[in-house]
Amino acid sequence: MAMTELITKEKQFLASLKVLNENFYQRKDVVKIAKELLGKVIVTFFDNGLTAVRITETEAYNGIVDKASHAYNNRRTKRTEVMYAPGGAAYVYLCYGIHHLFNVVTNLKDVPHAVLIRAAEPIIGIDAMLQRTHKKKLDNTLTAGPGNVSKALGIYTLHTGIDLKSEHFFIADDGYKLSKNNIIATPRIGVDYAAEDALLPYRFFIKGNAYVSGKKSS
DNA sequence: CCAATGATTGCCT
DNA sequence: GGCAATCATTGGC
Repeated sequence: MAMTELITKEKQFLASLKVLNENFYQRKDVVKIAKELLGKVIVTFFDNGLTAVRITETEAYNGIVDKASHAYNNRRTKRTEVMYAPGGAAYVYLCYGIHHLFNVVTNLKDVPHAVLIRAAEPIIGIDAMLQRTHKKKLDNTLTAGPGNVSKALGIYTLHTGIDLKSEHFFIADDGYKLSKNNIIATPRIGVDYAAEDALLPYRFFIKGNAYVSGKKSS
């Protein structure tokens, strides 16, 4: 699909975006970055066409001191190696043998911080997302939950390591503003194994948004 | 409504 | 061999 095939609305939307760069990703406070990613836009432009979503839920993973992190205790494997890259790369891994989970690598090289994208709100390319997920109609399950976000956007483990300023895969600011009292913080999901670190309030979501995984509160 | 379960691969012990 | 940053389905209330 070429740019010339995009309808006017899509072109105008793309023109309104400011792609996030290393000044955003390579800061030291991964918790702050996780909060600031709420409301930002993920764009993918793969074979099924242009798709864009607004991030509604994230989780921060605080590197080598965080027992919930894949990089806890400086663990390096083929899978986790990309977490040690400079901030701004994609970390995509397979969870439970089935789901592709998309994370944003943050901080400087050799500091393995990451933010998991847990849910988002569809903006552009609903049809392409329905096609990828084999769903019939739009509802809040299309992009709620990290596995579903990746599936709707066409993100797979083969995209791990990609620069999130790429032409076909990037995160941007479209000017959407979110006030602090519209952000809810809770403990992270599915990390009970992480002992005391499982209690840290490192999960963030937009208050009242329908596109959030698990329990909501308002 | 909610809890239990199967799917299925990478990485650990 | 066992478990994991999950999801859809099933079966019980």
